[in-house]
Amino acid sequence: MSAPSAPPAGGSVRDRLQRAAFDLFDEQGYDGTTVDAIAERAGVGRTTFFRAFRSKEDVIFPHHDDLLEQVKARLDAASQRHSLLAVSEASRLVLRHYLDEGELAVRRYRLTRSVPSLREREIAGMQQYQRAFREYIRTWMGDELRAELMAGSVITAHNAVLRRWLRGGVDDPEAQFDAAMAQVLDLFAERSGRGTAPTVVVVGSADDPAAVGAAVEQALRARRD
Amino acid sequence: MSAPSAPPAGGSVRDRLQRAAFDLFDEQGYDGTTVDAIAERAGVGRTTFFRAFRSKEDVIFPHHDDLLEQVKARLDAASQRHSLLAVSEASRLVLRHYLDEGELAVRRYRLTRSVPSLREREIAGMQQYQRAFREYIRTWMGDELRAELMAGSVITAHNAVLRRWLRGGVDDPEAQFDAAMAQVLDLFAERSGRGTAPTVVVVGSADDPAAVGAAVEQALRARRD
DNA sequence: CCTCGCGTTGGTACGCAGTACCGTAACGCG
DNA sequence: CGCGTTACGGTACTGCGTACCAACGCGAGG
Repeated sequence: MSAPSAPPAGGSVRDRLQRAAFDLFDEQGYDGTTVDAIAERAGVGRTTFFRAFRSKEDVIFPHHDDLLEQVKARLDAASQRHSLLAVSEASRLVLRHYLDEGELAVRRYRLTRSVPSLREREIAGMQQYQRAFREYIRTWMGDELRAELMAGSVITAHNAVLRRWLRGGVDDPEAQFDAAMAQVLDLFAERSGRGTAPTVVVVGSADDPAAVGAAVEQALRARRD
Repeated sequence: MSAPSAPPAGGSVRDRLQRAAFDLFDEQGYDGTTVDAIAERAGVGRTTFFRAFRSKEDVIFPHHDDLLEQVKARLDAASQRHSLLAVSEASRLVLRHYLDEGELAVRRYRLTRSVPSLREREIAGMQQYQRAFREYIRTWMGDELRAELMAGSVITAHNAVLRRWLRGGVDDPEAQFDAAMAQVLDLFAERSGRGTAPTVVVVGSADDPAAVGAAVEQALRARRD
């Protein structure tokens, strides 16, 4: 198996199947491509396809389950501090995953725009993130409706940035993500008469905590002026 | 046809099919019920089923297209007044439809909660309303992201009220709807006394959530000085 | 070397959703 | 009565997804 015998070259069976699927989708469209055709091009049997992917649609959203688990884990890890920032960071996880995928994400985007059933599935997937956020937010906030609005807004902002990037012509989507999240956080900030409650929003992309701290200081200084 | 010949009694063919479908779904579950079984119980042929409903799922969401058109028409009619209130009223249209359905809406809710594919479809349907709202809001508002947040919030609020009613134990859902929409309107109302709201924005991301939390704490301490 | 077990693959058969096509019975109309 | 229209039923087909079974490769142990 490690030595490819005849025509099928490169990568694991799963990878070959995914490449074959996307290529065929581009050539003949999604509905015009049968699972048999995908398996044939990948040089494997039809049964093997359904062993590698649960369904034909699953070829297009292979990492969704993993990503959702990552998001939930991230939220659980931060569950004691209770902040919208944790939600924002979990959402950033999703964005980064798409950015890392690069061209593949764009091809998938084209497919989801043109095939209704795939569009549905993508939307349903996003709703699962929103659900995770909602439940997390509710753990520290009493107002149920407000929790839903928050979770929905984070997802909406994330999707807006992601969509712009997928459509092309965006230099640094993560900066846009920061701006969008800042807008959301500002939206849900406590109103003025309400006493103090200073909302803190961090900007930048520093993986180093000290750098984040510095950015905070800078933001505070800038705001004082 | 107006005179029922043998066993199938009552209403149009469409109604008989829908009743038969929901009854069978309750008895044997959605996946355990075939289209043949539905047609048989309704006393018609299989072909007739697909003439009355585009698909098996369509039996459960029969009025969706009509409702969506109503919503769009409502928005178009109000397109000159340009207000979030118009969106709220259009959303109320959807709520009222469910309330009028009564018990049928509850049965559908039970189904959508238990069958993933139906859940997906319902979510996708809601997304279409959100899309209509978003496009309407964008016609009078420049900020694209803010338009998305508004549309999403209206849908979220609507869904929250509807869900509570579907779960049972809510006396007057329309009053709750009013309250929820008021909260949304308040959320997007222009801020008063903008200067007194000390909103500090942090930007950036640390892969370690604890580090971010620490940075925020540090920023807040610094701010108190 | 053989063979036993185990995991992976491919092939076949089946159930079911959805589509296309055709035959036919019921109805209205001149 | 003849004719067109319409609604309905039946048959056949494509394609996804599942279940089951046979064949092959491969390492462990005799």
